[in-house]
Amino acid sequence: MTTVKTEERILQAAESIFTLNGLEGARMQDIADAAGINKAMLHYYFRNKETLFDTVLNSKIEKVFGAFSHWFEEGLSLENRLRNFVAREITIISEFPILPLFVLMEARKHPDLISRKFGLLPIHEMRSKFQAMIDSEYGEGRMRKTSMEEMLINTVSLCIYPVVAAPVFQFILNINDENYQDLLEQRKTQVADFLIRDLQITSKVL
Amino acid sequence: MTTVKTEERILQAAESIFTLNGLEGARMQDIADAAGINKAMLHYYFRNKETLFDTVLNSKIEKVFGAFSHWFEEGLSLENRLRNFVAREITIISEFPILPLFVLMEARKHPDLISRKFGLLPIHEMRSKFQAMIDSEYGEGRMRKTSMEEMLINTVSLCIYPVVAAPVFQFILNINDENYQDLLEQRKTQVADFLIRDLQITSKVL
DNA sequence: GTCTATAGGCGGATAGAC
DNA sequence: GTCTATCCGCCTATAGAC
Repeated sequence: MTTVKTEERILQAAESIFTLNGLEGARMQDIADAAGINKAMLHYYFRNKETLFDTVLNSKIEKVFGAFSHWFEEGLSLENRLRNFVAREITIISEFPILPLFVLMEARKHPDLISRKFGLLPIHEMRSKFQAMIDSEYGEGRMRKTSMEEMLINTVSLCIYPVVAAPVFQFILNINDENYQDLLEQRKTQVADFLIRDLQITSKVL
Repeated sequence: MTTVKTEERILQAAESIFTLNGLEGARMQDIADAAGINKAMLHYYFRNKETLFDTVLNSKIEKVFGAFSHWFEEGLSLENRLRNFVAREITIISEFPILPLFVLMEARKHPDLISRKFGLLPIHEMRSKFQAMIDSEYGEGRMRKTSMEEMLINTVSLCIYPVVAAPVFQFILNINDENYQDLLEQRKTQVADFLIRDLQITSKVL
């Protein structure tokens, strides 16, 4: 049997259709067509549309947050951990540029989505470790004083938005696909440089 | 007659409902309720749902793009023009945070949407003026050397993404709605400070 | 201009044969 | 497990009275 299992084909089709159209925008018929089956089969494998949607979403979210582990990698300076995070985040989002849009769009309609989906992740632990890291680096004079909120929001925004908003930036700046890919590649160091400069991050005591 | 014109009430209601639910998620009945009228009136003033949405969308796009005029306001230093742009952009996106998400989502389904919606705007003129501004400020020693691409992408990303990704940032950072509003308010100066520092913008010759 | 009532169809879900 | 046929509720849109 060379054919992929039906359930797997459904999930791949659903991922494609949901990421393109969102929850309400997606049609079960379109998912069935993309999977090469009929609507009834979707309900046979997954109770209803919402169940299918949830399954797809759950399979994607952990990966994006996995990049945060870079912040706490042992044996590296903050500068290098930040460089690794920025490069990895830009890479991951470039592979699934629609995912943030998809999650944020659905989160506006269903406010409990974020806590449902992210609630299982060790967010609280991540926050504590991040704050401890900032306190430590500042305490030892290797970074200026800053807040976790400002540092995280700025860093993540500079990584993610230029990727997801590529079509608009390309139009405004008149940059073709290939050149914008190069620009994003350069941003992996540019953004890190930008943040390191601003936060006065150094491996030595100030 | 103290009541606001019906058409205006519809547009305000539509903006509110579309902001929460997007195009497919919004219900005409909910818009009618919010406007204090019935569904039939929506179709009397606007042919159909799509027309209503387009009307709301177009007015918002013009507004967002209008913020760019701050960059070229005469009689102000670059520092103040940048401060005005950042504050205005954050304010506008806060009023309609689903706009960037919707435009970017739709751009995937209909690749020509960007040029359809933005094509009428004087993008080319804006680009020329922006480049001329950078050349001038750098030439007169009031800013470090930088590229238009980096400057615009960083500035816009730092303004827009923290607003559209609010649900995720709030969850990760454990910030309630009210406090996140305060945070965004503070960012109007924080982001400007950040950029001014980085670009070494000054009103005097370096 | 504003309403009530209803058409019309789309789309999620199910029944039931094979 | 997979299909066809069908149900039925929801939601956009319209007809028509006032």
